[in-house]
Amino acid sequence: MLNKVTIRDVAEFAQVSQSTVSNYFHKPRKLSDATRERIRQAVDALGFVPNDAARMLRTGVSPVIGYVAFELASATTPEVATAIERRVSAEDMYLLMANDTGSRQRERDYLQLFEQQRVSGIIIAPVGDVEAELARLRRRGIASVLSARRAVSPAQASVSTDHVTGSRLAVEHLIGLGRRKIGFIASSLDLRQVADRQRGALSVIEAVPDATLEIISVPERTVEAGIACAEHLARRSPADRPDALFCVNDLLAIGIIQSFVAGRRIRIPEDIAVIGYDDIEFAQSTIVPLSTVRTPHAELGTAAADLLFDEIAELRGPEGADGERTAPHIEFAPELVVRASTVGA
Amino acid sequence: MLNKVTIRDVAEFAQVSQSTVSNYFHKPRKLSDATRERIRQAVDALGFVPNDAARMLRTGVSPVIGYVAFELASATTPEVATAIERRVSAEDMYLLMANDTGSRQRERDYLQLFEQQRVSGIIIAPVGDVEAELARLRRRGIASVLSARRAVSPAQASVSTDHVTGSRLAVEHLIGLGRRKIGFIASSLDLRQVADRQRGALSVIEAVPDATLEIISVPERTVEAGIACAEHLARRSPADRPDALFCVNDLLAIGIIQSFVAGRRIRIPEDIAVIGYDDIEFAQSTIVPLSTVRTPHAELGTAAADLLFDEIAELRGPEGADGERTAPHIEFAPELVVRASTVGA
DNA sequence: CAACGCTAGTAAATCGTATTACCAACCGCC
DNA sequence: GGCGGTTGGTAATACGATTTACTAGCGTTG
Repeated sequence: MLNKVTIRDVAEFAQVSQSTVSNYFHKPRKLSDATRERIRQAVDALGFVPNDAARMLRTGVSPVIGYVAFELASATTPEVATAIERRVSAEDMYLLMANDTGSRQRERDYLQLFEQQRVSGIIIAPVGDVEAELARLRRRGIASVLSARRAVSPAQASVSTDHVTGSRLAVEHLIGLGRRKIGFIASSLDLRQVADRQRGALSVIEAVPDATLEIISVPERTVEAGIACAEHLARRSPADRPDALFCVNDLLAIGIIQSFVAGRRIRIPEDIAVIGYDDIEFAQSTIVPLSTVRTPHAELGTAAADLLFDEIAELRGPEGADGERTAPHIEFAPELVVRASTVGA
Repeated sequence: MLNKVTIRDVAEFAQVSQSTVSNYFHKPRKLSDATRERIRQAVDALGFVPNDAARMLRTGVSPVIGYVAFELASATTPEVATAIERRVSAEDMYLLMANDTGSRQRERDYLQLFEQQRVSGIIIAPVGDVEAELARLRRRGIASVLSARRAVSPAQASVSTDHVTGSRLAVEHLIGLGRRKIGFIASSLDLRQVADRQRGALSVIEAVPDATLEIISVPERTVEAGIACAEHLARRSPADRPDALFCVNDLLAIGIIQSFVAGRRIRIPEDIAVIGYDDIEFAQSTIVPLSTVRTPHAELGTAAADLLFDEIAELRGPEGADGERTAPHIEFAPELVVRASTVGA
């Protein structure tokens, strides 16, 4: 803390007034070449870096966008984050991320930190319900976009992907291949996403007379759970097995594929076709490359950032809160990715 | 921006002075129950949230730690980040992360942002060389810890893992199993880590008279590259093949395992034992669970945070910079994880 | 030459909080 | 009843930048 150097130190060093140094940064053309050069040297010599707190306090404008993401660990988050970062960077702003470890308390803590910092905007993929909080922030002039979930309030901007459509794509694909005994492998339905995917699957099955959907429940959505589930299925008599499996995520599907391939009794996709969901990086690298449903992570991130900047502009533009306007919600259609686990090599 | 509410608004609402409201937050015991209650209500009613910029400006103390990580996408980063976050949170501070997309420019940008924000400390796993920058920051009172790399300057605290030892562990394990024709699968040596791992492997081989190390070069460190490499090896005559493979990372090893298992000609580990490096989440979930070398990510993160807090205390404690003290470097010993890919089921 | 408009620069106010120094009132106590 | 101590509170200042309003000097111009 010894070496604080302020704009005043620079001014003194360069033999000018403090405001002139400020002008040097913001309206450099107002200065004569001589003083500009003197100040440049002073800044260099002293290693001056402006104090953001002071700047913010005065201007009320922050160059940072906050991003609160549940489970940075989650396989899909980095892709979204990178897309957002790219967009934010293009706007000459900065993206600061907070790792939401799943605790609702910590989630709020970070939301509050960002509020205290008066960031320009917040993108959040929350675990808890934060819409009320976000509404409050908006009234305070902080824009926000909810990610990965459709906002309940019409005033809350949000982006998400349409899991119902996604799972329809998957199951239609299986049906199109002539499969009729579909197994849906999923865990607890309390996750909205899982419920949505099941709904989509069902809606397809119901429209096909001779098709059936068997719901196979697993305790977790991990590779291990997939392996365990596959071993279970392998013990059934062949006539009793599904001829296609729709797994609620890629991890499960990968476990199943590995187990079947190793067991050598069930061929993929001849005996059983397998399709997953998410298109994680590993999906194309499994021993039988995995068909899956891809949600456009990068596009989602970019869209979230776009919406955010729109709202920021809006909040700054007219006379503040122009009543409860209706905020956009953008829903992305997932995309079917066909690989060998459904159509052979 | 319409609804700014400051400490003064609260004061007015509660019919007290501005300083009393400040006291309410920092020395609540100084207030009578009555006023405390009035202020509480005022804060509630107005939804007051203190302005961090003003607070910082006044106190010069920030509650945030900055973390600049190269490739949040990297499989190992989240684990480190989570460990750091836990430690930071225990200190009642906040961790804000910046995603370094690999551009040295952006890396510096974020470093500068953190400097402008006068954060309390910075942990950085950089792509470029930033020690000079960090030294400057330290002179300004901002602590820092370099992660995943040993600092060159003795004044720079850092943490890393010992890749030489790690690969020694791996190769010694293979030797201990009676293998002698070891293949080392790696990509370009320009990455320090890769070079270190090769060095470690070599040092073991040289000490065992009849052991040989064949260096097998691959273009990338991905699952696909592993599969391609495995196909190559499968075409060799059995006598010509290594009897053990040490892969420079788990992805390569996973590709190789998948390919061998699918090809059914080469048994793991009977014909060829395979060991990887990193212990990524998938390592235990492959069809033949992968032996590997685990670097203690969580411990690394915790240690980094510990060092940082030490330095913060030091910077704040005595009369500022007490000359160039020697900063600690902590090196973690990796740990051998033995699974079926080397010792059978 | 008076009036005007530029140019290059400065002084001072301001942002919202924490803190220091100060004060009034009350209490107890010899 | 005077004195020290506590309790509960306030006024004023400082933090480091931005910004507004102002000015001195100077060339132009009708």
